[in-house]
Amino acid sequence: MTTVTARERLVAAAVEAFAEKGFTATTTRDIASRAGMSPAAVYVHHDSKESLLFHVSLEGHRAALDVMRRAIGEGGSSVEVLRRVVHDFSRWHAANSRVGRIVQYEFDALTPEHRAEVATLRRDIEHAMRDVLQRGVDEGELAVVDVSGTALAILSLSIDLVRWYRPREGGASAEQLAALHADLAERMVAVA
Amino acid sequence: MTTVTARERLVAAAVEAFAEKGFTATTTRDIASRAGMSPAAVYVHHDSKESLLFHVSLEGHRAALDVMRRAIGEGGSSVEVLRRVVHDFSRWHAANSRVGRIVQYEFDALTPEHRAEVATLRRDIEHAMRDVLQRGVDEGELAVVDVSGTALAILSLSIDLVRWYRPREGGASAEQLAALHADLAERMVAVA
DNA sequence: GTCTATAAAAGGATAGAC
DNA sequence: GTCTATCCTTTTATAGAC
Repeated sequence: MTTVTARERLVAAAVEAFAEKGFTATTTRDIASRAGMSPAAVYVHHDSKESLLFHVSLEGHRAALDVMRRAIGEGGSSVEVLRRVVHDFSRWHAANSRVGRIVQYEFDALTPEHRAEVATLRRDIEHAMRDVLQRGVDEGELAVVDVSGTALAILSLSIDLVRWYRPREGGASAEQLAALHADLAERMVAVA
Repeated sequence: MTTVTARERLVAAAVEAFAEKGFTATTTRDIASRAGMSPAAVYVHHDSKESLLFHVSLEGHRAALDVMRRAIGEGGSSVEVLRRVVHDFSRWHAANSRVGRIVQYEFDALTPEHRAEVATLRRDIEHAMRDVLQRGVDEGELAVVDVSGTALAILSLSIDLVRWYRPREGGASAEQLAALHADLAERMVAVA
């Protein structure tokens, strides 16, 4: 029996609201109401609306990077690693599309200090994807002319779904989307 | 010698501000100031901040759809058409990334009526991309298992660059990005 | 069509009781 | 830690002169 603290309800309410309406359009009253507390109670747990965003954004970036690193860590051939990375990264964004939208679209709403902290995680994610491709090229298993550009393109494929994907009856599941993306990414870089 | 009307200055100022700070975070004072006029003057030309957004969003969607339709209209083999569509669509988003950001990220800020009108153009864009792939499959020139899913994936590739692309010294040009995307899209769907 | 001035409302954050 | 009440600022939009 898990206990849900007010703090956790607050973060969950913020994720809902920020993902649905955007950071600026979300009011502290809205967050408080979704969490079942008064507007004033919000400030017991967080200094400001932005600090709540920072918490969500930082944890979201960490989770995304973690998914990618685990996928790489499991090893295998370059093609296998690429497929697993794209599969798991896409699936995470589909299954966590609300946090994903906040991570991707509210970066500029962070304070300069918080933005800088999150930016290092973003660089790590891009670096990890480049490394996957470069290893494949070095081993002769992947054919990639522009490693940096292709890494960004594959990240776009996995990330952009937060813009439009909503889990729904009869639609594609996160797993189906992930499988499709793994196939498409492999075809983008496989040796002829 | 082209005359720039106050109306045009206003739209240009709105594009700048909305792309930079987002619709909700942009104040009418900010738009007015960028256009070199008083806050009150804004309302001579537009009923509300949202109607300005609608104007920008509608014209942006129309321009994007137009680019895609022209690329298709020039004809050629299925592969040639696909390459041209992806190339031109990506290049348009890179060259017009500010309008592109507004088009993609401020859809939910529109009123229900305006949102419905813009939504028809979005459906047209997705439909056009599916048709390009389906024609290639029918002619045996493209190998696509999931036409709908792959169409969305290729659109993601072309669109997501508005999230991160900024023209800068030494970086990739819009043309280089477009060429890369055309190559990657072709590989995603080319027959083995 | 543009200005100054301002109305009317909303929003981030805090005070102080419990 | 949570509440009610409220301060203070910002913001959209309008009134009315020129």
